[in-house]
Order: sequence, then C-alpha cells, then structure tokens
Amino acid sequence: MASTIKDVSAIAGVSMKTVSRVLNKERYVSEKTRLRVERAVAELNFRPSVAARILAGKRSYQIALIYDNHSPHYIHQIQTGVWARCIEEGVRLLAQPSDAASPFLAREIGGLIDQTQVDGVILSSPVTDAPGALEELEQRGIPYVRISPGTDYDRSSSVSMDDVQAADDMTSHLIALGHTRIGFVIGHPNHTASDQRLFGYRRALDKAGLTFEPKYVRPGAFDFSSGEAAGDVLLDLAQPPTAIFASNDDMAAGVLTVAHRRGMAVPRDLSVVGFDDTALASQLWPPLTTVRQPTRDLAYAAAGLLFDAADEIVHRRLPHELVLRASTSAPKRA
Amino acid sequence: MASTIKDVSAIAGVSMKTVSRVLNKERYVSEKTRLRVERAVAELNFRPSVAARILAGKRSYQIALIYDNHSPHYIHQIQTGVWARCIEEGVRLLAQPSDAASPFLAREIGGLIDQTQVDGVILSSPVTDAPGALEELEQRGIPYVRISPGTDYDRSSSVSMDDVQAADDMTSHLIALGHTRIGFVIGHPNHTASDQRLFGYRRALDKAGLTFEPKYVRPGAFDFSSGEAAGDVLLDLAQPPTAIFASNDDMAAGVLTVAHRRGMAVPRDLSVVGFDDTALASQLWPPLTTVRQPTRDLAYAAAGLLFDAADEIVHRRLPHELVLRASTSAPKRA
DNA sequence: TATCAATATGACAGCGCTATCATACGACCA
DNA sequence: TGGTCGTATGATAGCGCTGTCATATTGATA
Repeated sequence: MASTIKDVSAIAGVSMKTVSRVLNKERYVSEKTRLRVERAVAELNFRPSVAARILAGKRSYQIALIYDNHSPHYIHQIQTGVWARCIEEGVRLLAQPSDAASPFLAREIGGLIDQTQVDGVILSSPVTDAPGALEELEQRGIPYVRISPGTDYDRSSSVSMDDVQAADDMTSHLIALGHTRIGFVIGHPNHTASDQRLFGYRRALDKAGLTFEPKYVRPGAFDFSSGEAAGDVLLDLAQPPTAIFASNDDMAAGVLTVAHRRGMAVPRDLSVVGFDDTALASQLWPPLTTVRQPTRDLAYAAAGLLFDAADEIVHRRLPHELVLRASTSAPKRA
Repeated sequence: MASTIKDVSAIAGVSMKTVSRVLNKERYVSEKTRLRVERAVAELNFRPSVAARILAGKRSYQIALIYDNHSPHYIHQIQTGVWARCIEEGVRLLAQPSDAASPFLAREIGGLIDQTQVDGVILSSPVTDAPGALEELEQRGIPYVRISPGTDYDRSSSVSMDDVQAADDMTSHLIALGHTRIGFVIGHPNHTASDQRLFGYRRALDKAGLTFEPKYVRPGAFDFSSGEAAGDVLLDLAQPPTAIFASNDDMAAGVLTVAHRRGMAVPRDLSVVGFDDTALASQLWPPLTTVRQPTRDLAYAAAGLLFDAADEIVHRRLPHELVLRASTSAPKRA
C-alpha cells in the first residue's frame, strides 16, 4: 500500500532519521545524501503520514479556520485566501464552522485542539470577539490570528481594514454628489464592523456640517430581507432620503428590490450603495457602487502572520477601495 | 495539558483497552464500567487524539470532500450539507478545493489519502467525472460517493437530481405560458449537468411540437459574464426569443442585466429563468423563476451514503422543484 | 600533532491510541 | 460435575514518524 519512511530509508541506504531530516529540511544533511533520499521519495511517491508526524512531533502541520458567518461569499473568500497561503506552506487547513454566540464555543475549540493538535488557529469575525474562545486559545498557548477583530485589539495579531474610514469615504462620496438626506442601514449587531461603519457614516456627516438624523438610520442584520425591511421604512418617510447606504451588499440588494417594487428608478430617484464588493454587487441591476473589502487578501495575510509567528503581536491593515458603479448619481432636483 | 486515555483509565480504575472500548462503542462492556468510564471522560473533558487513533487503528474518523466549482453559493451549500452529516457521525471533514481539469488531480488525491488516511471521499461535480480520480480511489479501495456524477454511473454510489426532467419542466412551463421562441444558455462544458439540461430543453420542445432552432442556443460557462454575452447575442437576433432559459442563476443574472441595459422590462418584454435557486435568485430584480436544486440535501445524503457504506452501490435521487417568481409571464402579443 | 568545533549520521525510545490474544467469570447443558 | 459458550476485561505489541542522545567524520586552529 502506501510506503513508509522505512521503505524510503531502505532504498536510499540511510537511516530513517536521515530521511526524516530531509523531509523536514533540517540542517546537517550532505548534498549527496539529500539527493539520494529525494530520489527514493520520488520513486516511491512517498507521502509522510500526517498522523504519525503529529503523534511523534511537536508540529501537526495543520491549522484551523474558525468562522461563523452567513454570507457564503464572505466565507468563500476567507477560505480561499487562507487556503492559498496554506498550500504555499504545505500545511493542511481544517475549516470549522461554528456559532459565535454559543456558550459551548470555547469548549468546542478546546476539543478541536485536543483532537487535532493544530499548530495555530485563525478566527474570522465575529468569532474574533467571543471572549471564551480567546481565553481557551491563550490558556493552551496556541498561536492565533484574528481577521477583523472588534475588541481586545492588543490581545493577538490581526488583519483588518479601516471600516470607519471606508464608511466615511462612501458617505463623503454621496455628499459630494449633492445628497443631504442619506439613509443608513446598520449591520448585524454581533459584528463590531457594524458599529464602525455607522461611526464612519456619522463622522462624514459631521465633517460636511450635515446634522445626523436618527430617523434616517435603521437596524439591519447583514441579510437581504433586513435590507428590504429597512428600505421600506426609509422610503415611507415623509421626506425620504435621496440615497441609502447599506452596511453590506446583501442589504443593499434588499433596498434595490424595494425601490424597484415601488417603481423608482435607480439611481435617478434613489442612489443605493453597499459595502464588501461581493460578486453580488456587480450582478445586480444597476451594478452597485460599493466598498471593496479585501477579504481574500485579509485571509491570506492572516495565514501569513500565523506562519511567520514571531512572538510579537502584529497588526496588518489592508487598504479598501471605493468601487463606483451605476447605482449612484446626483439627487433629482426637488 | 490535554489528558490521555491513560489518565482516564486511571481515574476509572480500568485498563486502557476498556476505555477504548467505551469510546468506540464496542460490545462486551458492562453497563457499570461504561458509566464509570464515561464519568471519568467527562471529568477530564477528554478528547481522544485523532492522530493516535489513525496511527493505531484502521479508521481515521475523517473524510474528504473534494470540489472544484466556482460558485460560492454552490460550494457553501455542499459544504454545509456534508458537514452537518459529519457532525452527527462525529467525523471530521477535510474540505479540499482542487482543479478537475488538472493532470495532477489523481496524484493529489492519492497524496491526500496517504497523508491523512481518510476513511472515505465525497466528490462533487465536476470532479465526479475526472477519470484519473476514480481510478486512484478504486485502486486504493477507498469508499467514495459522488454528488451529481455525469459519467460512469455504475461505478460508485451517488446522489443526484434529475437535471433532464428539471430542464424539461422549466421549458414546458415557458411553453405553457405561450412562449414559442425560447433562448437557452448552456452551462460550463466540463459539467455533465450542462448537457442534461440542454437535453431536457430539447425534449420539452419536441414534446410540444416546437422545432429546435440552433440559433436560440448559446454556449456559457456558468458565470455571470457568459450569461451577459449569451444574452446580448440572443437579443440581437432579428427575431429575438421572448424567453431565455439560462442553465444556472448566475448566467440568468447576466441575461437580466443585458435586458435592463437595453431598457427592456422583465417579464413584460422578456421572460428570464435560471436554475439552482441560489440566494442570488431571490435577490435579483425581478426575483427569478428558477429550479430549486436541493444542493444541501444532496450533500447531506451523500455523506449518509458514505457512512452507511453497505458494499452495494446505491443511487439516491432527490426531487427538484420549480420556483415560480416574478421573472416570467406570457409573451407580449406581437 | 593534538584539540576542538562544526558537520553528518544513526540507534532507539516513545507519542496515544487500537488490535490481537489471553484470561476470567458466570450460565447453561448434557 | 465437567465442558462449553457468551460475556467482560486486561497485557502487550506496534502503527509511522520525530526527539534525544551518541557517535563518527571532517577541517581549522593551537
């Protein structure tokens, strides 16, 4: 069946340990023997057993990605990014869905570590902010990196974008177009990014000397139907907004649907913008002006931080970008 | 740190082997000792090391899911379904992206098995039809189940839906509405489902006594932009179709965008339908009439077949459903 | 030439489990 | 009463690697 390190060592005419040295790129192996071993490995198409490595060694060559997010696009990009970096490193990725609000989260993470002996963990938002989870990881001394954490910023390395600035940029863009009544749909209350985007919206209004009107701000949950609900309320106002900024693309799609349903033309009668730049944004009609969140790159960078794991804590901030499409224009003259 | 089976056996006052028996639900353990062991396990919060189990035993308590698909929604549903079933079984899932067209696919799968000793493999379309992959699995005697295979139907257990019938149903629905010029956008050539959906479309035309017009059929690739391209060609025809059936929702979104861009009202000027019923379908304007493909359930069932693995080959076929939304109506009177 | 560090290799234990085989204890039948 | 079976438990080996320590072998230096 599958060959073992013993088979390789027999063919190469060296000890098992020397084969192990070659596999792990340890020092103190002569060029000559290294080549002999590598030839034997290739000949047998030998792959070391992960299980045996874990059991015998300190490293497991596995990391876990823990996520709780209901946007398939977001998860997909996170997975893809982390996975790409793992491939480069020759490390296996265990993708672990979970429930950030579950009281058993810490226990589940502990179980995962005991069972798999992963070398490190990547937490994506909002699991990043589950206090039990962080404690569990620290108690076990497992290195971890967080993607877009909202709290305990100094507790671990992390990667993130500047949600406040991005929301500020987007709001300022709408103001620059001439909008003064700008609706806002907040994200899911579990995600810290929600607060930050709201804050950026307010900051931009302040800077422009516009007064913040609570009636123009509606709660949401990052999903399509909460966008619809918020859109309906906003457009029912006596003085409806001329632009609506939804905290993510899914909710923006909901707003767009409401506008269509009411026979409003976008962007002529209403400008709509989102956040994330998921595939959805460019597949809607009209294509959505949005903020490009570098999700894949954030995930890639997070894995990088984990592997480079110097002991110091590092925060990497990746740039966002305004993506201007066809869902925005100057407001209609009243 | 993490406790071992030895710690448990000490506390419970039994041998390691007896603890092992309890963990594996083997026969021949008295009720009394079983309870004692279970109490000790709970007390220590003990989780057996997967690595040690793999190394010592025959089973690895891991299965792999191999996919190559660029629709995040589809992957997400597949992953979710398989994962749900794995949880029930207490089995770990390794999700493995891959490239179905790669000449190294078989070798990669072989490597995965050697490294991880997975107990079984789930292949999702189109990896299901990569001949090298199947050979590799059979040669190693690893049980595998395929989700929506297109070829070698008798070679393994599988789960699938009836793509031909579904496309037939959808086409018949359009015909029943009064459409006679029905455009069709084919799926990605790598996926067998593409052929089957095309076949179903033709069968429905035949049954209704409509002649098949090659000019109404355009190639596609299951992505948004190929839908746009096909839509443009179809709507440029001297006698354009009054309805367009795209082989998946992403492409239907592309067609919808083309229609909007031309100032056509959907469904008044053009009916558009898709296939899959991804989240996208209900987030578009107008909401898309489509075929609900039971992706999550297919994945769940596939994992079930793998675990039940009687030696016989089983094919499970899950029902589809026409989801009628607002993107279809009778054609405009000429 | 003797000494030492740097380099190169191997012998062997043991990681935490499961498989195999041995053993012990009733219960039951002839 | 002894033999046999089904049930319940333990002792021990070993899965395929890596870590530790011991042991060459080299080249440079005193």
